[in-house]
Amino acid sequence: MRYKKIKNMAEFAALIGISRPTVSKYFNDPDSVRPSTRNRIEAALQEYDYRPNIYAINQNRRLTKTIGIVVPYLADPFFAEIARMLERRCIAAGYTPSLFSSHGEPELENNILDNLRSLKPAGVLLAPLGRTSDRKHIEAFCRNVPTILFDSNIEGVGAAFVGSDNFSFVLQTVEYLSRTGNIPCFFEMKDPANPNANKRRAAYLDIMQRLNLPPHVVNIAGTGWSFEEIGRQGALKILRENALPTHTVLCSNDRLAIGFLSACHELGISVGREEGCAIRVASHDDHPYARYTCPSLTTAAHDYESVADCALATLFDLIAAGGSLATREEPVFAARRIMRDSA
Amino acid sequence: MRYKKIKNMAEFAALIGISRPTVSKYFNDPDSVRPSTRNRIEAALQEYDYRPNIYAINQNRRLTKTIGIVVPYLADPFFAEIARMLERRCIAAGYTPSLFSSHGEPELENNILDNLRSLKPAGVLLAPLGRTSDRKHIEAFCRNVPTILFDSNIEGVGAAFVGSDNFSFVLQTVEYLSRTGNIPCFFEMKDPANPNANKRRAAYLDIMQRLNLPPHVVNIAGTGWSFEEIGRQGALKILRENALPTHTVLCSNDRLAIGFLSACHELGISVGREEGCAIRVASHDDHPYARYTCPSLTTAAHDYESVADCALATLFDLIAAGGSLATREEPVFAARRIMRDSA
DNA sequence: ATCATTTATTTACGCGCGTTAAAAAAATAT
DNA sequence: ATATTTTTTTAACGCGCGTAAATAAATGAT
Repeated sequence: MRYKKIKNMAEFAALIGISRPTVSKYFNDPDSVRPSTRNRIEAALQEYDYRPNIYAINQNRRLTKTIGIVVPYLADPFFAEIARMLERRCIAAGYTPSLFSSHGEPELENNILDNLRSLKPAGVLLAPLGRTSDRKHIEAFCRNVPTILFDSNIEGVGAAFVGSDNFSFVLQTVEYLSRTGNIPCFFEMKDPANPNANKRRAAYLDIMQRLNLPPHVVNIAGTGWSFEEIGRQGALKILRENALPTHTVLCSNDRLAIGFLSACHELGISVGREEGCAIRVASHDDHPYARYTCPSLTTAAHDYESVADCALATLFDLIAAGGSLATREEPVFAARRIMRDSA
Repeated sequence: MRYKKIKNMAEFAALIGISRPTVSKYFNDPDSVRPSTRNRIEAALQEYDYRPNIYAINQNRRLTKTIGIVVPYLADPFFAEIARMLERRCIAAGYTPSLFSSHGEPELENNILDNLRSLKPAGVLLAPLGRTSDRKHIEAFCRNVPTILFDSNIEGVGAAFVGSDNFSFVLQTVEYLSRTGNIPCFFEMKDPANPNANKRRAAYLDIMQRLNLPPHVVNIAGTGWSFEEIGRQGALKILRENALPTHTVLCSNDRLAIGFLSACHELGISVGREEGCAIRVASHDDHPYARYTCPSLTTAAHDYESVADCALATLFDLIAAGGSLATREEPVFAARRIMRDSA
């Protein structure tokens, strides 16, 4: 590595005596230049510290190698984990991922999309906020940028939706719980922001009806993204009032369940599927921390891998197809039941 | 909002009959144009959907309004949380944050820094991987971009370091634990990637010596970032072998402690500071999930707010000073002891 | 050595914007 | 109405790169 620092491609090209367009061609596709010139360029790359400016490239290329990833709340380990998978796959496929979190705020989501338009990404993977999203804004964005929605669907928006089959999640847990003991009540937030939550409640009601069992929905108060605390407070209230309709609790998601278990421990209520335990708690998502609750959480796992693979495969198809797909598919993946100790 | 979509600033300027440089001036500082023209521009902004391309702006402005944030592992809720705070503060200060995760890999860290150089950010907040970081590469980056290190220090690299006072963390916990019961042994990974881990062990040894107590360090195997699982496996092994030197365990960090508590529950070992509990477990960090373990985790909390505030204040100073500070300060913030139920 | 073919160079323009200097216009002061 | 100050316009260049067309050079086949 020599000391001279190179500002731009022209300087680099001049330094090694190759024309800038040829060097540009090399960076676009190393195989598009003659092996001998390729070697010369790569030898120079070892000597000098030069890398093309990716944002200048994005500004000019018709098709960039950048992929935008937007999640509603990155401090939620569930989204952190899926984002991590998506990023790694992008990198493996030769793309540069750019990750954004809406931090639960619609205005931020809008801002992020506006900025993403400037980035001219080849495509975008968007997990929208859901109910609070600015539908029109997202629609307008999707008209201009090839976008795949994931995790949370907005009907008709984006070229496709890839997610999990909420019905399958609830079917797995309700079926198991009602088969092995007490029938489950459904524990959730009163006004869930996430469309998945609504689908899960609907699935619960539907499945209970099919099984000819009386449904019990327990709605707790709270807004925002602090689901553990909301779950804990809700559970404390319900448990203290002895208002739990059955001794088996099915939480809408693992984060609420984490709060629920914490409340149970606080009140000295034993949780588990063993004899002598006061209640059973199960849930949905297989959150990264579900393994480490006490007792460990019986839940229904997202097929993270398949969702990530499918979302990216669909996005690559979409990019290859020039930005629009024949039909708007909505593939969803079934849950896998995770038997642990809480139910 | 009219239908006509505007491609660039020239088009927008032409549409409203104002010259492009004036419009550019407006976007740079709305107060720098006459109120009447400002009104005209803002009225047009309501009508038409135009936003300047932020990446084109970054390419041209000497001082951009972008701040890069790099963390070693975003799927760790600790980093997710601090990143969230930093992002929010950037936005509040009128900057556009750009967040990146190294995913625990040095090559990725290097790549991210290379890309960040293209972005021409006003400044960068970097939490390096630590021991595995490519020092030379980071040094070279810091020579070109105003950078503040946080969380994990690399001696002499970057314009400043802002972090937590590891000694204070351990002092709080060791002092409390040894005062109220059994003396604590120190539970950690054999080869921790994080420099904080080494500082904490050193602090433990130092403090135990000062207190005239025999130190016990328990090293467990494992590499990577799955600290909970590493902690759990390590704890299972130690506990089954009955090899715990004392009945009070001080974990190097909360994620290990989460694993430890999970192992205890699995083995039916009661944890807590109450009479009759077999062992006590305490830790450091006040991880977002420390509140929800069973029992809830006694720990020493980062002053997240102060670290975030100070890191950004220092960065703004650095930017205002044109990229270099007189001396390389290393402010660190003391821990706050969080009394919960595990110890 | 000659011709056809592949690859590289030259030249020039475009992307969307910042920035500057000189000229023109508008606002304010007298 | 005129002089002065402030703001805007015009024109032109720069950022770091993609891309296209015409030309030149290198390669390969004969």
